[in-house]
Amino acid sequence: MSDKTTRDHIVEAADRLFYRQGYEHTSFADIAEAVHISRGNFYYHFKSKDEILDAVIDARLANTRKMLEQWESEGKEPADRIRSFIHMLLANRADIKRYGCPVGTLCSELAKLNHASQAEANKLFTLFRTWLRRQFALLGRKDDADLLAMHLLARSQGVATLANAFHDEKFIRQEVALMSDWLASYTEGAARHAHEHGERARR
Amino acid sequence: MSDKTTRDHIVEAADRLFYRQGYEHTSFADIAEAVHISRGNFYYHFKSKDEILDAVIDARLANTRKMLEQWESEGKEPADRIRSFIHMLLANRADIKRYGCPVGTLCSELAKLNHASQAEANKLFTLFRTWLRRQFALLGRKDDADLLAMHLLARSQGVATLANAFHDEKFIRQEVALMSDWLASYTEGAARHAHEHGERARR
DNA sequence: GCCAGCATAGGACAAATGTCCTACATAGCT
DNA sequence: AGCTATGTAGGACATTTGTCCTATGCTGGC
Repeated sequence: MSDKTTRDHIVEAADRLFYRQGYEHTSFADIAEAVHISRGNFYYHFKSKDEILDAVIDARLANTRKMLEQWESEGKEPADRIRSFIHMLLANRADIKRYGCPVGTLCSELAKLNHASQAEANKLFTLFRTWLRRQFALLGRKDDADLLAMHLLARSQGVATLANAFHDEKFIRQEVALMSDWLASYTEGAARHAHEHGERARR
Repeated sequence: MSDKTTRDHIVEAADRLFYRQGYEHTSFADIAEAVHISRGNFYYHFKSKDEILDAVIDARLANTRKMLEQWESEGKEPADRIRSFIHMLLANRADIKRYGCPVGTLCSELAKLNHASQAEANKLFTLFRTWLRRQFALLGRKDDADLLAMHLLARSQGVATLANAFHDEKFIRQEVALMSDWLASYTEGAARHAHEHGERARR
């Protein structure tokens, strides 16, 4: 099990550091110290810092795919699966409070740096977006599935940003409750009464 | 009118650059080039980069206060004023698409850098928060005014983050419409039927 | 005309950073 | 034992960065 290569250790450490300190603010020396190898030796494993970033993004993409698949298999109803997404905020609330959302903060930073791997990092968002879209479609909201997916994604992003700024975990709980209610309004009433959201989005 | 001091020009240029490139990624050389003064000469105006950051934050705080006062005097009803806040997303949609929200991205970056001016930057959020809280209180939502303020703030943050990542202005328009509807549900029905949000927040 | 004080230019300086090279150690195979 | 491949250490190198010093230019008051 523990036959992880040095490369894996580097990616793992870089992942954590990029999340906590930001990409640019994390130096080779930081990662080297975390992995306990010499700084100069990096070149053997990665030709450049950008290459480490790409490896980190790839790892995150793989982990996210795995997580989404698990949610998909665990949740029988699409609503249950969407609830898994919402509850991710609760599960990671301590980290979110301290470091924000790993996806959102990375994409924001790369956008400011105008970094070449922007598009790659944005795939993380796209992964969630398409997955959520599919769940909403299964919920019977084919027409506005993408809007609903983006809406929920945006709300979770906003929660992460503010929870981080205000160092407020309670706010996460409050908003999770609101998002759950919001989701419930799409499952209970379902086709009966047009909700404000559906009304607007469908025109 | 144009008797701006060099110091003002520096703050102005730094403000723009910090927004577009991020604080850490903006060097003295960048600012010097933008202001057309020599790099070494900075020390005369600012003893350190952190001092420039503080000046930029102060300037943003002042501008924000001015803007909020204007919204307050322009909008007769509190709902109109809140609408001004929501429409800020539309007015700045081009910049938001390219660089995200100036407040959110700065606070996120400083949080990662664990920068000493974090608290100062967060005052920008607090400014909006307390202003919105007051408007919601005037709307008759004394008990959950702060929750509503935070909720709206979070949603606008999420919109900015995703609009930036996906380079999507249309998404901003869609979410602004949703937020307007959401706000309307607090003014129309008012005291009559308990909205999902009020229900949850009041317990 | 001269001086004081403010503003600026230019560059020195150390520290940090990404990059890259060379030498050494270890393990497995012949 | 000797060779090769793989991984590691240590440090060189140029560049950038924030910081800071000194000399020069300019302007207004006497």
